[in-house]
Amino acid sequence: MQTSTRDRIVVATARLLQRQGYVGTGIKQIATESQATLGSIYHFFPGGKEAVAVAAIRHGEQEFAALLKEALDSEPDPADAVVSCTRQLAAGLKESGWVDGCPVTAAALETLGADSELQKACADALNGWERLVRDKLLGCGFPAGDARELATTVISAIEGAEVTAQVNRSEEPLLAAGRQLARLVRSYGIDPPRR
Amino acid sequence: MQTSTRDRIVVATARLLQRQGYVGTGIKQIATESQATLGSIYHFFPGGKEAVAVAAIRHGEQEFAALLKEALDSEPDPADAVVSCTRQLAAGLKESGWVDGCPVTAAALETLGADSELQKACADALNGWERLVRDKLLGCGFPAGDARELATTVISAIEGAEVTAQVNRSEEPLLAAGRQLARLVRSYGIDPPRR
DNA sequence: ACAGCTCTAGAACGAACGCTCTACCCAATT
DNA sequence: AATTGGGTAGAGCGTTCGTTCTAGAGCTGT
Repeated sequence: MQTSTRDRIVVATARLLQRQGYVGTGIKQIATESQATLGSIYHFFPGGKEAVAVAAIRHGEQEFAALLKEALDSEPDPADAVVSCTRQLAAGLKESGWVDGCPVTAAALETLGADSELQKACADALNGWERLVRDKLLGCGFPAGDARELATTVISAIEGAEVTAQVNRSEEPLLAAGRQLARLVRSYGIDPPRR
Repeated sequence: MQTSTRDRIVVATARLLQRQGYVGTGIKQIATESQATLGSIYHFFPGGKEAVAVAAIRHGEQEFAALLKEALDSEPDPADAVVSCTRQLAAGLKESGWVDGCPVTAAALETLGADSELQKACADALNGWERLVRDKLLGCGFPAGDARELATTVISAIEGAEVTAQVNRSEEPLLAAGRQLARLVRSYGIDPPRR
């Protein structure tokens, strides 16, 4: 078989969660979209809808982490890296017709009340991304405190700018955020490592 | 009567949308929470669930706009104003047990696909808030281009930081964003108006 | 007294929800 | 050849969804 049924379920769910959130995504829709059946879904995920969603969120986390890591590695200067990252996100968002936003935000906001496994998976995702940015900053010589605070802000701002871009169906908010974040990073006056 | 039935419906719906999004909020739950009945809801809002949601989003927009305006007016320096704003948001968020986040984000993310009235209401909200920030910056002597780009970024970052704060159940992301945004604003080196 | 109106009340409808259940297919093992 | 078990298939369960509908309560103007 080309791709395993389990993988098809996870990938399809990730995209659905990204577009319509947790509550808005039905198990039967997942079945249709992933070309699986209810039987298969409950076979691989005895935990039901939430278990599928947790796996999908983790998948989305890794996908975005790969994109982020690539952007961070491709530019020695962290400020340039942030700009590159927002540019890529803006392009992807536009290409999808403004529907494929952050893979966890929508699901995260709906599951805040109860402290479910799903909510933890979302928190893990955000924190993992933040760590990638922080490590980059540390590697560039930023002090630990500044690196931590900057990293949180960068991820938060990108997150928020993506939502704004989606709602306005425009790349501008993301690109503006990229430029301003770059300015903020540079304001610390730390030279990028020469190589 | 103390508060009109219509107002009770709108206010209750606004809080529910903020906490559980559009899809996650049921008409019957709105009825229970607002101490109204289905008959009343459909009487005041013949458009059904979406019409109620649109009214609620507009209510949420005004509520947050008031908070934002107060923060902006209380501090002559826009950088200080941003910090004050994030501080207030962080306090409110913590007090609510991390559930009362941005009144429009959750609903906005779920209704991105179809271009509904609801989606437009969410876009209007974000743009309205951005305009408040922009006007403050313009009033402080920022050039039009910088003011626009900064304002978008400030709103986006606050938006994103609020989500991050909710997911991590911590005030830190919001406070960090406030400090970093203040630094960014100050980096333009424009003196606040003396008065 | 009565008609006319706004607003309240909730039973009832079809559709969709998450989930359980039984039946079946088919390759590997005995 | 028979058996086992992972995986597929979907009918059907009870519940909840958004909406519609009829009935009546409370008030105003004639």
